[in-house]
Amino acid sequence: MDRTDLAQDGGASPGTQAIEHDLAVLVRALEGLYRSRKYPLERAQYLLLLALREGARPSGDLAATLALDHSTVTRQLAALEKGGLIARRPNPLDGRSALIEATAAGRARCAEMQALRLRRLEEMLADWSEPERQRFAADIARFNAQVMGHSRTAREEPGLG
Amino acid sequence: MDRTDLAQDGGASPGTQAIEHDLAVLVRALEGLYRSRKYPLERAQYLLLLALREGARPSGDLAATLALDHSTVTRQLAALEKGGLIARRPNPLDGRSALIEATAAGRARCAEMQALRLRRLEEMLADWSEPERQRFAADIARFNAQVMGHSRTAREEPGLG
DNA sequence: ATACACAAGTTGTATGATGCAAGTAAATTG
DNA sequence: CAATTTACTTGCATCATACAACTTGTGTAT
Repeated sequence: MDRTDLAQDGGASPGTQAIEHDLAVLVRALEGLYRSRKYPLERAQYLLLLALREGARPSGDLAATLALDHSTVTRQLAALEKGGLIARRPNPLDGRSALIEATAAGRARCAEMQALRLRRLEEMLADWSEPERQRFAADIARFNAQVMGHSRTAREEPGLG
Repeated sequence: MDRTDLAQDGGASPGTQAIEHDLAVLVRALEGLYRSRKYPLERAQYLLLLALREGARPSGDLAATLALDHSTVTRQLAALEKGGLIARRPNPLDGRSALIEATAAGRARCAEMQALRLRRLEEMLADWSEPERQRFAADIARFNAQVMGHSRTAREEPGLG
């Protein structure tokens, strides 16, 4: 509201500025909320299992999909494997990599986790109408695409010179 | 799309389910993007300095505002103080706490950080119209309020029995 | 085939952020 | 003034992550 001595907007539109601030706070708060302790799965591992619902794939794929360093994926997969939630199958096309797939236990755990998260989210969205939710979801997905395009964690300029 | 063998929706609406998934990925991606390395300020410290733009206040206040454990705030403030970005002033009303305020250097650093983030965000939102941005910002703020209401990190049921 | 460059994955190491539990010090209350 | 509560700090453990160096398999060029 009072923007008298602030000169840092660098030409950003009011909408952008509002997003910047609120999103920063939101991300922080969601980090804390999603922090396991009481959840049956680590956050990072949940995301990996979600990605594996699409089918078996090599770990490098997962790293690219989630904009994570490959080494991070390696470690998370090791943890998942120790817990019996994923399995590795030799890749017939490339002996260097293995195909990662979720086990039945892994799929079950992922579903359990998702159910818990959905229940909580449902509470938080209690007074949102369904169209409002869908619109918000669409905006998030749209924004997501842009963010992923900016991530470049394990990939340099994929065709954007 | 194909939801044949998935039974984990627990009654959540389609909108909620879409939000659940995309938001999880988004939060993860933004974490990585906001990870400093190339930024002049740690993410947590940036949030603290932002909160201090409202004026000087005790650290407990900051913890509540950001849904952080008080000990986390203590440490981040120590780091900020070492860098000369905040200062402590005795609290005339309570000798146990001090009033935390941003120094001129702190305000400058915060502004610099914000400018960088805004520039990047502006790129990502390049093809969003201003009304679209504002609508997204409003949704984020609305959702934010709900999330904060669910955080309860350092505060038990503030009047919600 | 042999050697060399490249790609996929793993391990060593460092950093950041965080919470919980236990401690200290000031304020409040009986 | 003793007991309790409140604000903050410190010790410790954990999670998540990246970057750099290394290992091993692929593919290609000679």
